[in-house]
Amino acid sequence: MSDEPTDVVHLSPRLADRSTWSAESCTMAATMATIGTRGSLMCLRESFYGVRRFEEFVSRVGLSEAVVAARLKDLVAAGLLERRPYREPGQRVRDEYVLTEAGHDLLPALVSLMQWGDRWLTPDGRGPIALRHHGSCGETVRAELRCGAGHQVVASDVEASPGVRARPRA
Amino acid sequence: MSDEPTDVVHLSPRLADRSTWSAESCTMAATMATIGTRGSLMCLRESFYGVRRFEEFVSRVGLSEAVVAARLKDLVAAGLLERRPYREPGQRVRDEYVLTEAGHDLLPALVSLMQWGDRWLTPDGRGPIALRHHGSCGETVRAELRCGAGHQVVASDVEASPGVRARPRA
DNA sequence: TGCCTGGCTATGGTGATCACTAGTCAGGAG
DNA sequence: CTCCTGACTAGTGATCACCATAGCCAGGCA
Repeated sequence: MSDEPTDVVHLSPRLADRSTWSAESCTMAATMATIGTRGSLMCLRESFYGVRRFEEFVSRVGLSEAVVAARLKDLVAAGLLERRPYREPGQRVRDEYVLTEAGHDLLPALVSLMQWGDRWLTPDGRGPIALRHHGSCGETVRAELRCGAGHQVVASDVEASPGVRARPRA
Repeated sequence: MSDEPTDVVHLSPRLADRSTWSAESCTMAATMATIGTRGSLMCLRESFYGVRRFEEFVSRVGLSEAVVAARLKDLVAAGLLERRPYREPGQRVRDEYVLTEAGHDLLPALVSLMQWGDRWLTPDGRGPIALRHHGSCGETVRAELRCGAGHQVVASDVEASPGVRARPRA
């Protein structure tokens, strides 16, 4: 471990020698390829705020209809949203876009991006929207590192080790 | 609240009418503008694995030297990395790239992106690198939503409300 | 002094994203 | 049947990210 104040994650003995492995199969880049465009991210954000209908997506996302249509299509294809038919009386059937389980599972990622931005990209360290624990204590909600035992984990107490199916570099 | 099984975050009374506000000043997009390129993200990831030197960044990130140089420069300009001079005996002074406090604070975001990718973008729901609680229980580490009281929070128990300095739509 | 090296910048090319504009398409009303 | 509408697609142009190649620059060695 480094004696530098700005510690980073520990590497387990099998990963201690960085020259013997690489992170090229890390899924982070793949996640970003899936959701990383401005359009996709804004559509997902709005989905979490309860937006379902195309017109409202267009209005709130602030990108062109063509882009919103294309990104919604991408998100459906990626399995993050699903189309669900609905019908107002006297009108034709249309589709709403609803978060899937995989889409829901992105909430910690979106919250952590927003929380970082709120802290570091605003003059007073706060954002326009605050998230709170509804129906419980009402305290501010944030994304934190926790272990399976429920402990809060600081960066310097994280250890990276090979996943179950990881193989050494060919 | 919706009676749909796929709930999304609650909106506080002041935000219940989505037509009266927008999320356009949300910092999520700004965060992505800061770190969202493939090069930036891969450099940050490697920083967390302890990489500091240019040559090792180039080797492990897998992008061209020109891109790695440009992205490291961007990350320094954004305040996420800082350059620190070092010198091997008999050689000239060079710079290492070290995470700043703001850079460190990105760990939950990176972990949550990786964890989503590990679960949803791999055949068996696991990634090549696992993170564990070092020097404690050794349990798997993940990014979770928690409130200020330490409670684990599920998506359907999140409420969005105006931040301290938010104003209604002009 | 000249030479070597690591780190970086510049240029032209390709592909992706988005803006803008125009058009297509299909369902439903009249 | 025609017409309207919401949702979407297509084409063009601008910008950005990255690749490949070439070159620049400054520090240090011989």
